[in-house]
Amino acid sequence: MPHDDPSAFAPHDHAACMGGTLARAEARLADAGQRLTPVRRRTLQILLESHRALGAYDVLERLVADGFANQPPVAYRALEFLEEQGLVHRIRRLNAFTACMHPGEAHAPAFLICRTCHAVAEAPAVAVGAALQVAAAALQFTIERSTIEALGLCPACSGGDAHVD
Amino acid sequence: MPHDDPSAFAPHDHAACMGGTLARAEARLADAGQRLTPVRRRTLQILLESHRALGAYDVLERLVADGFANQPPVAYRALEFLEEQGLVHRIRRLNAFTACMHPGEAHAPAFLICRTCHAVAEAPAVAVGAALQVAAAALQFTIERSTIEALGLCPACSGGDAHVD
DNA sequence: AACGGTAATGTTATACTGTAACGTCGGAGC
DNA sequence: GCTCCGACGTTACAGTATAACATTACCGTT
Repeated sequence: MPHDDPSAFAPHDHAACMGGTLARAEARLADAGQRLTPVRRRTLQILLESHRALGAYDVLERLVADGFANQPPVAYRALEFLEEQGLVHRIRRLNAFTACMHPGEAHAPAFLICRTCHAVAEAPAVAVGAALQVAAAALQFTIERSTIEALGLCPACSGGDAHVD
Repeated sequence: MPHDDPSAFAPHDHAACMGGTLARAEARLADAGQRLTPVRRRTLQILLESHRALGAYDVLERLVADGFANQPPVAYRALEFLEEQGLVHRIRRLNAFTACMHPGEAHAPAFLICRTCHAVAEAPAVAVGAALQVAAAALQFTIERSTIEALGLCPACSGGDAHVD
């Protein structure tokens, strides 16, 4: 096991977390014969900088600061590409995007979204996916992609009901 | 058991399905001391007419045809109200809304969305919810609301890979 | 090195989704 | 009748996303 996935909610060496994830992402792209162009690379970095979900326009704003054009397609194209490559996940509840924490591993992840600090953790969800498969099978439904998201309080924010932001 | 929930995917007496669901919805509102005003009632009916998810602007279009004002808040307010009352669910993946098929029963439903015919079924998902709780608990996360949606093919559309629309 | 094809990006414009804010109306209770 | 409050009307705008087409960069071939 090449890495042991600290939760986004737990304090951890974030520089290492970022670097490692970025490295795995690059490896994955190389395998797939896809190009990690400057916009794409920068977009991924931006998302990796925090365990939070950023809207496309937030990402765009950051890209603009780095000299890229201030046009929505710039951000959307990079995000879409990264999502197709499994390097970024879309958080539907927030209309936002977050970097995948373990690219390359097959996973149908569940996202835990803290409504207070807006951290987003990717939870192992094999069991959840399996249960969903069962429920779908009962209706003869064939699942192709699934969205599993939970809104609530992360450990840091639920202690003492502290509020941030 | 007052009703036995035919799946949206299975052929069924839709008039009865609609009528029954509407009746249960009314009962639920009466219990809660809430008013089912004309816009709200009509909005619910519109959603009940098909087992599909409609965008707010689709609903609005139908409302306009019935003489209501052609302003987004008209639709959004009715939809928001109905969702709060548990009579309507929001399908995040589609930015759309669908009528709840068994109002009044406590449920954290999973939605199965056919990418071909766009039918949406509400699947029993107690097991899925439980699995999600477990996954969240492992990270000390407290779930308040969850979104569980699957995109794929309904039985009718997966047979022979037929395509509609 | 010129050529040609494909992928990526630049750019413009616009469609779609959602909400803030304030004014008006109508019914329920005093 | 008056007042309060919840629902609705209306205006205006904020936020999210994509279509479509022009241009450029990259890569392999000749």
